[in-house]
Amino acid sequence: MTAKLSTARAPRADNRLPAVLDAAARLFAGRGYSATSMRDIAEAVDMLPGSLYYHFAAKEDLLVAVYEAGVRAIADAAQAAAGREKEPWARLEAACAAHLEAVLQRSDYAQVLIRVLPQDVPAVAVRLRALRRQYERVFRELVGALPLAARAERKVLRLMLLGALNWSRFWFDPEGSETPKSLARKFVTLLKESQNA
Amino acid sequence: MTAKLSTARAPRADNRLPAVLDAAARLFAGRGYSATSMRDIAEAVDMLPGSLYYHFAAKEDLLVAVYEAGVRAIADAAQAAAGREKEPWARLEAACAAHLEAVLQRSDYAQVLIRVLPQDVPAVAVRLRALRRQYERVFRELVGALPLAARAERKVLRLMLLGALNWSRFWFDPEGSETPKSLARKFVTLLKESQNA
DNA sequence: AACAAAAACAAACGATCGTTTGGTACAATT
DNA sequence: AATTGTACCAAACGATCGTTTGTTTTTGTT
Repeated sequence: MTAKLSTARAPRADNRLPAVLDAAARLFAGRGYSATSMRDIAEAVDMLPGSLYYHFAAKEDLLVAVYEAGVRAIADAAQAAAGREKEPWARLEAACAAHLEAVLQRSDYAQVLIRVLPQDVPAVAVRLRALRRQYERVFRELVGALPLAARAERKVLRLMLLGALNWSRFWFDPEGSETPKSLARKFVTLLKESQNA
Repeated sequence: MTAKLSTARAPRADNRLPAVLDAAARLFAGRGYSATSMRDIAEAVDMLPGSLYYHFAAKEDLLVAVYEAGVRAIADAAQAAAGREKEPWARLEAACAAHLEAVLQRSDYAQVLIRVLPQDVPAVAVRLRALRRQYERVFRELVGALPLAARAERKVLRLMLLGALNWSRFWFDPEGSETPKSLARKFVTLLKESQNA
């Protein structure tokens, strides 16, 4: 798969593409997509604006690349966290904690997934939506494995949980007493107890 | 209170300010703030771009006006709906249904509250945040009146519910079988049952 | 009918936007 | 050492941005 074509060559060691992606993720997460200019990104990595077009054909493609990295970051973290637990509710809680950590603390890339909506960039909205679904699939499986009361609706439970998780970005206070872990526990506990009613 | 100053005069009957606000709300809700230009808004109401500045000193002030109308619309609807019920959980559920109806179906103004974040417009972020808190106060009171188990954390419950409500905008399908009312019932029921564990 | 305020038009300002084009320095391969 | 593609620089393109300024039309008031 990684065999290069005869006309291709290995990237140079001083390639600054990673720095460009980091800066784009940070700026997109902070200001949003439309409010971030290519000049902002170029300046952040000490480049000229036009140079960005060596790596990306358009601003939208830069966003897609950030989105892809974001999905990898958040999905891997959630999956790894869930893998350390056995019991279905514990697995879900661990994944939620990992999700919150990524979005609230660790990764600008993960933040972009929540901050920038597919409809913000019509030209690539379809691709962005597909990436989003990909990262939501982890939760679909985790919720699917829960031992729920017959009447319970898994879909509503999942969407309620994801909504709570993603919206927490707008009120979470890093200086406060609440941590991603404590928050995940409380959210999941609320839903878990509703099954014992 | 409405006594006009000697130098003031009643607005003209053909005042198009309402139309401007409607168009701005619709465009802000659909594309976001940065992606909507003053020219877009002017064209939507068949005006020249510069004419908008008779009503608003800056684009940001237009957003603030839309935000204010949005808070009124959504808070009034929620409060009126809650007023028709007696039991605390029923009051909360009614308010949630009204909130969802406003955001998902009825009002472009209400959508802007969720679509455009205070941090999107630093120049007026403080004012936008204050308006947001104003509309969240309704839920603070409704959740405060719930008969909860001693161990329960009202704040977490409230934020979880608000997160679920607001995030629903991103997956709700108007053509689907779910309605704002049915969704509100399911969300609130999940939280309510957790108190009987 | 005369006047003043309201609500627009008409036209442009400088700034910034995403992007293109042509050239250049450097690192990796041969 | 020669070569070739990589990774940028330098400079500009036209388009669009929020906004301003001066003027005109329309309406309510007297």
